[in-house]
Amino acid sequence: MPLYNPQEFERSLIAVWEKEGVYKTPKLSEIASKSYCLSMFPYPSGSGLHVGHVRIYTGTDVLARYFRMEGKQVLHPMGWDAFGLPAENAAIKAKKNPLDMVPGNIANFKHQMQSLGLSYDWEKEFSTTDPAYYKWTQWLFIQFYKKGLLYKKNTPINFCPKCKTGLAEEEVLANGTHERCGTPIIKKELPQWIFKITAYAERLLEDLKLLDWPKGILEMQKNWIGKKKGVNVRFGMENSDEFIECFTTRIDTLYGVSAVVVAPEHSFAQRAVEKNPDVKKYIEKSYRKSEMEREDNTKKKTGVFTGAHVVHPLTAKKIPVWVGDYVLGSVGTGAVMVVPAHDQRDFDFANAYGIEIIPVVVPPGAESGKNNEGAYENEGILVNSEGYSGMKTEEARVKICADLTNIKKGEKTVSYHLRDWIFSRQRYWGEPIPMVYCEKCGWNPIPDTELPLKLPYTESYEPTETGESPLSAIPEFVNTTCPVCHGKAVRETDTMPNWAGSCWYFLRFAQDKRDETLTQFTDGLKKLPWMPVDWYLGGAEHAVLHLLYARFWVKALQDMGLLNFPEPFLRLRNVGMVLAEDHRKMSKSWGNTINPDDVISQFGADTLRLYEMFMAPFNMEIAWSTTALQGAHRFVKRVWVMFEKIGGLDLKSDPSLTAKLNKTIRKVGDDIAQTKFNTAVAAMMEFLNAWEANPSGLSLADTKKFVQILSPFAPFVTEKIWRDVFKETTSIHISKWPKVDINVFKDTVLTIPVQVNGKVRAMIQVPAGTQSQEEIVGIAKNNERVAQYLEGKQYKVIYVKGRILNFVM
RNA sequence: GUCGGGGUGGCGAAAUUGGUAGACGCGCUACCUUGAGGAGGUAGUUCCCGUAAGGGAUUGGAGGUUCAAGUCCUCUCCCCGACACCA
Repeated sequence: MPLYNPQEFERSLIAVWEKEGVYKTPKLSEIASKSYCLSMFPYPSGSGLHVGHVRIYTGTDVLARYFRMEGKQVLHPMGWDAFGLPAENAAIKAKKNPLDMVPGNIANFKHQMQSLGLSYDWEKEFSTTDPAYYKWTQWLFIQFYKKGLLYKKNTPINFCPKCKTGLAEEEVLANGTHERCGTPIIKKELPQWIFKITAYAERLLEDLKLLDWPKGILEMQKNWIGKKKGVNVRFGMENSDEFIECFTTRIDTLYGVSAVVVAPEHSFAQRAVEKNPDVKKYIEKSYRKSEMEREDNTKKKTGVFTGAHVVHPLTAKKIPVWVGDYVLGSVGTGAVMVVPAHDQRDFDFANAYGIEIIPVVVPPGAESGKNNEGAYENEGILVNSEGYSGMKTEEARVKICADLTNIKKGEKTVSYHLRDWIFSRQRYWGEPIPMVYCEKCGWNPIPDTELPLKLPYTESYEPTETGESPLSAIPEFVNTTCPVCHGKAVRETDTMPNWAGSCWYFLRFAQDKRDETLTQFTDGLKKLPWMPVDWYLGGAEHAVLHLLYARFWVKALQDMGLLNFPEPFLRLRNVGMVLAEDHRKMSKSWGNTINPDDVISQFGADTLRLYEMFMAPFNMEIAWSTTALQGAHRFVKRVWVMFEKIGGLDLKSDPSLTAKLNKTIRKVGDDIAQTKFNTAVAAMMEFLNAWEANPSGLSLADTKKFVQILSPFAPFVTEKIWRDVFKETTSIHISKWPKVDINVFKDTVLTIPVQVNGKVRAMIQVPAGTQSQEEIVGIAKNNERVAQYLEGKQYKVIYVKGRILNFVM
């Protein structure tokens, strides 16, 4: 064999694998032995693959390759999330239509992935932008609409004056600017399609139990859903039947209420505008603020008195109604009862406007409440609360709630932080929403036979000044007939957000058919033996949005009888970010990017893969290190040299080396299944060190096992050795993972550390059969150093079998 | 502020989950080899004292539990991420 030169064989092996169909998805014969391994699919940007992509895809690839060798049936697909803002913004920047640009980017991504040796079944490939795919995305939209999960509503949305587009809450940064362009956002009222995800809040929360996900991600989902138990309490208007409803978790503090504050978006505030010019001015001002600004804790709380009063539901006391923008229209009922003595925010507000502070809870044991410095927010005993005085807060919550319910002034309720999901985008680059509006018949979906509703090609796809979708400027698209009365009608011109495609792509991979009829499609969904995804790998930045939306779709589809499982992703594992060598994010403007193509052409794909798997735990952030990359390269070369030296010689096994090999086989397998790729690689390095020290100590069969366990990490060099040295004619990647021989494990000699007062003073060697404590202690006392410490002293003996011996004076 | 994740040599990190702290890799030092190649080998490399044998210290900091703590408990400091006036 010549010198290690990956360029000579990597490319040709890719062709061999392709020709031999090594990574073809098997027909699923037995669900118990399947493993669906999936990486979060990328949007194919023009800048090509990032070394961060390499990390996640290699991780999933190692899993897929390992399970395949373990005899499992593996589905390991890849596709493209090509709709949405990132792709569109890139297209605008390059002054190309995304329709023209995306195919080239996809080809580039695919080529790069292939040169990494990723074991995808490319027959499964598709892009969310393929009409054959979004045909079904649109069909699903229609089913959700028919199910009543989609409604259209005028909604004040965040609007970016620069990008000329509506933004989801998620796209606005904490400082009130657009996450992509940094422009301060404003509010704009637009009709939007909205998903009733809140209808699923409870089940989305409940079913987190079913998931093997990182604890932190589960926690974030839970907090995002934000279930709160409390009371909706109604404060009636003076001289009318109207009332303002407030949500509170602290109904026990009801006697401390000294004002009601409604959000500027609240209907009561809207009506107060006509009577009160100050309110009008105030609301206009708060509308110019971003939600983030309004929520800024460090700023002074503001508000304006409406001039109106409500009546306390129990005491009939007059209570002033204010508008304050620290209350958010989208939280709770959009109105709060102000209890300055027991809520810090209310306390700050009351202090700013001279509102009364009434203490109604005191700490247990205290006589009266003084609230000069701040609110007392803990539990305690009620005071100043008529018949409830003296009760514990927990008890009072139950009692007051019951009494309010009796007089129909309130009731127990559950509130969620989760809001309904705005699904419209006034953008070109997305799936057209398959709905038609007719003056007579209202909104109706287009017939199934008209799907896919194709995105028209246009010269002017940039966002419009009016905020409307670019599609609205294409009359041939807009004007149509009503599917119900066949009269004149217009199409919806909004498109779907990029989440749409990623909400069910994992189902598409799991389907067999591609050009199917409706019945074939729905029948296919009902079976889907590959689902759920067994291993889902991706970044923690998708902790809530993508994962929650996809879970929601699956649950809704299950309810429609289209799917027969409740959760899409059984196991989730996060991948850590790859930073540049200077510990900053990689960015062209910093000039610190690493192109995987360059690394592959210099060192080969195996080196790149091994390096990224080895450098740190998979879920931890790493900074790129060119010198550490050399270490991985050195390892690959040393493996190569060993096989060059040994050739196909069948040598006599050395028992200790054989034992080490078997331990390594076991560790590598165990580690892969726990996504502990770094320690798996370390174990193989350790074994290679031992083998190099004793190069003639392995039988031919054993050297083969070592190549096999390395193959998920370094698929090229191992395949090359497999075919050249061992003269194998079928791929190493479909060979059987070597069995661990437990018999060779047994060490004949045990080394036991001996401590005196917890400090290690000696190591003793004992025959493996030595069992009794007396024997061990006897051997230890014969040790010179131990004897020195023990001489003439009294001591106690602690012995943990096979682990440690401790003499305590 | 709340929640979540962290803090271990010069650096990236291991640690059988309470039992030899620092595996593996990088870097560095010395020597050998090679001779322009992002080379290879041998030995050493947590820190301090010591030629050495050996001794002492050590997992952000301070206490505690235990024969034994990186790991468990209490307090505290710092870093990263998410959410943030959530009623």
